[in-house]
Amino acid sequence: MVSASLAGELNRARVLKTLYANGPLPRPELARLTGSTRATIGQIVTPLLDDGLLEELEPLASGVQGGKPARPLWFSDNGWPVGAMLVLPQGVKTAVVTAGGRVTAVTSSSFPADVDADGVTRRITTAMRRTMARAGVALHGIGIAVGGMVDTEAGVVVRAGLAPVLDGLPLAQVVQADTGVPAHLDQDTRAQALGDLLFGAGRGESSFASVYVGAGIGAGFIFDGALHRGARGAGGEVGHAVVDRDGPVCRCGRRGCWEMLANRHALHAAAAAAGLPGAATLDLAGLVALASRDAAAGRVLAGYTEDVALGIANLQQVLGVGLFILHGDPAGAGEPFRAAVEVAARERAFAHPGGPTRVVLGTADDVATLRGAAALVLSKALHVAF
Amino acid sequence: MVSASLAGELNRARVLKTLYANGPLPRPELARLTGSTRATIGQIVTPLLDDGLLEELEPLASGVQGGKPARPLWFSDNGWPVGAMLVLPQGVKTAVVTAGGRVTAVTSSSFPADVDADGVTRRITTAMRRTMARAGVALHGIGIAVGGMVDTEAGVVVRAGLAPVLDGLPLAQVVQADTGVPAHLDQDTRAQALGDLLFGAGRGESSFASVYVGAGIGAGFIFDGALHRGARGAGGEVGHAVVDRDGPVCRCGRRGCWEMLANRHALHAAAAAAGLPGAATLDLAGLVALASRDAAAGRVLAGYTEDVALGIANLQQVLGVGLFILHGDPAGAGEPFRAAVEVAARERAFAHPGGPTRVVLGTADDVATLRGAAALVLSKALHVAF
DNA sequence: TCGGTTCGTATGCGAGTCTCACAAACTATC
DNA sequence: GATAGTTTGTGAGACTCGCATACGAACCGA
Repeated sequence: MVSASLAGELNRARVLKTLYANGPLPRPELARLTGSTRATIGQIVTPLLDDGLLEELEPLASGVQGGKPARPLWFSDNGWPVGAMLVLPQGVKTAVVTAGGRVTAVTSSSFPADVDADGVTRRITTAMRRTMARAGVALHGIGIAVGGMVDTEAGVVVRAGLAPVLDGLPLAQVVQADTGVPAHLDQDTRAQALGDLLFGAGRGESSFASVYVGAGIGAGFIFDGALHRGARGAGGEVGHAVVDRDGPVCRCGRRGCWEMLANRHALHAAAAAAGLPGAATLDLAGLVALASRDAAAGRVLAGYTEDVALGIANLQQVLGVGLFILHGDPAGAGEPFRAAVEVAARERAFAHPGGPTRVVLGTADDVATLRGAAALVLSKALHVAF
Repeated sequence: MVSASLAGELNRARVLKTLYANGPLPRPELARLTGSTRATIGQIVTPLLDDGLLEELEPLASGVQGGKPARPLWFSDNGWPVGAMLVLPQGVKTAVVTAGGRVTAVTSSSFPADVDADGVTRRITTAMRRTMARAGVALHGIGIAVGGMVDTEAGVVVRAGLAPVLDGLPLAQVVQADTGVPAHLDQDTRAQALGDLLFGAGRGESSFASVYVGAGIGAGFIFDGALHRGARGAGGEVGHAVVDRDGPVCRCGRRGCWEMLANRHALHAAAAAAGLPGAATLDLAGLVALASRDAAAGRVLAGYTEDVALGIANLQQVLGVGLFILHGDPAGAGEPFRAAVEVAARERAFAHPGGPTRVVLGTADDVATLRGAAALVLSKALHVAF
């Protein structure tokens, strides 16, 4: 139930969410956007300024009619550091992220090929401790993004398809015990979606899908400004939705999964079949460059574009989200590829009153995911329902 | 922002939602489930009892330790009547539904084959006026469920695939102007999902999909106890998600849409191809009966089962919902068919920490949809976010 | 210098929930 | 049959928070 004190908490969360959705804002603007008053906003932000979460930026210039200059509020780059971790089959990345999204003290650590569960755990905790030491400040929490299926309630990695050594690892507990800082676990693509919502191309958008296309395909969904999680963190396995019932067998055992058609391996295979030079190591950006002067490469690229758009169009049909943010390989492929995917997705989905499907490119590196991992902590610690 | 008065409204909504999710409840139980106190619950429900929305049922027996008997609260069957309407290509159904879900004064009206937009409008408004007259009471609003794509903000039918005569019709406005009662419009499968949530198999569930399988395929999604709508009411077109990239051409122009494989027409075609008797008019229940003594019919049924499960498994993979409620043809097909779909869906989707996929049968008639249409009104009028 | 304008804050009010206390109604026991 | 124990439902006061209002602070242009 929402008592007066809970109402205060909800309103504080609303203010913070409004800041994340719009960037630095002065008090009167916050009041306007939240439908509140300057007095109430002042009452809310004063303790946050005292705590060091927020700070006042340089005063804006007054308008032509004069008046006291407004001082925009934004998250302090000094206070409120949060740990962020991305655990993938090949290794772990750690960083410290401030509430404003500044990423510092990034470290990377690779897993050897023959590593066992103990070795993985040791490398993960060591990397985090090193990052904490480099940051030199106490963290408010650690957010962990994992490539694979997770149990968000238990904080356990259920199944990391490409790294079975992680299966069943209670990673949140392990990290929390080792560092003494509360840890929160979620799927990497869901963290990525949070990163887009707070600090990326999804800022200010109410609903979108954040899609990763690389060695595998995954997605996180933002509906009405909040992250969608299935039961105990299920869902988001869009790469293993069947789009070609009689297609090739996937490593998951089913036939015609989307990622069998549109992942990096499929690209290599198509390039090799077309006899393109260096097919086995060709990346999407390279294919785009090659396609401008090689018709065979152009056909491979067109096919891949269609296959990416096919899955996007399916999501559009089912969910009705209007925006898709592509991370991974497409992020480095440039504007022509983005436009081609967008056109193909529009052709494959119905026209909606919500307007045509938009496709934008995200980041090729993992910064969105690291920021999203940090956002897992911000969500819990600040009681904001992202 | 949530002021004290808005907090009161939210808490009132929370109490009503708790009632819908649990059925009749006495005040102490409501307090327990909402984390509130008996005093606060009393303060909230007293005006609702005075308004005639709620009423006190017969006192329960005291416990073994004695004590004053508790009187459960539930929605009055006399007060708060709401209009419900289901507009389909072949005709319109209207009814009056109470806040407790009792459906009365049902009427049906078919559209002639050569009807024009004016004729459709006239038949719809006439049916509603007749139902209102039969009910003999003033309605608090009218909920309209339409088979087709709608613009929920504008209250306009965007595209009714099987009934182009409805395209572009501002149905909410038309009905509101004709009856003088506020009207709310949404897609039929979304209304169906609301009906399941409040009065059907989805009661008390936080997330599920309500799927209709018949001449077409559609679905409505409940996430965290609330209906999912895409941008301006987009989405839910699960029947036109591609599951067989190189499959047969659908009437929408794409290839291999789910509903090309698993709708009623596909069933007839498969039955005809197998040489089953009466294939052109065979319904699913009939096929189930036939399959028990005819191996060829068994193979047709098995194929259809797999095709239905294929789309369900895809939804499970993407969304992570754990429960699927099947309406339309499967609703009348009986337990063996339900179990077969469930098994097939489980085999086609990953195992999740949220537990195995459950499939249950809904109603073959349209009562869930009519109740859901009424719930559109209840949601607005009672300020409850379903 | 002064009026106009905007920003930020202090003050009283109102609405709602929570805590506490008490009457009402029922059961079991002496 | 009287009484203690238990549970339900309600009333009074405390508390918290947002809101309306008013006022000082800071800036512009004349």
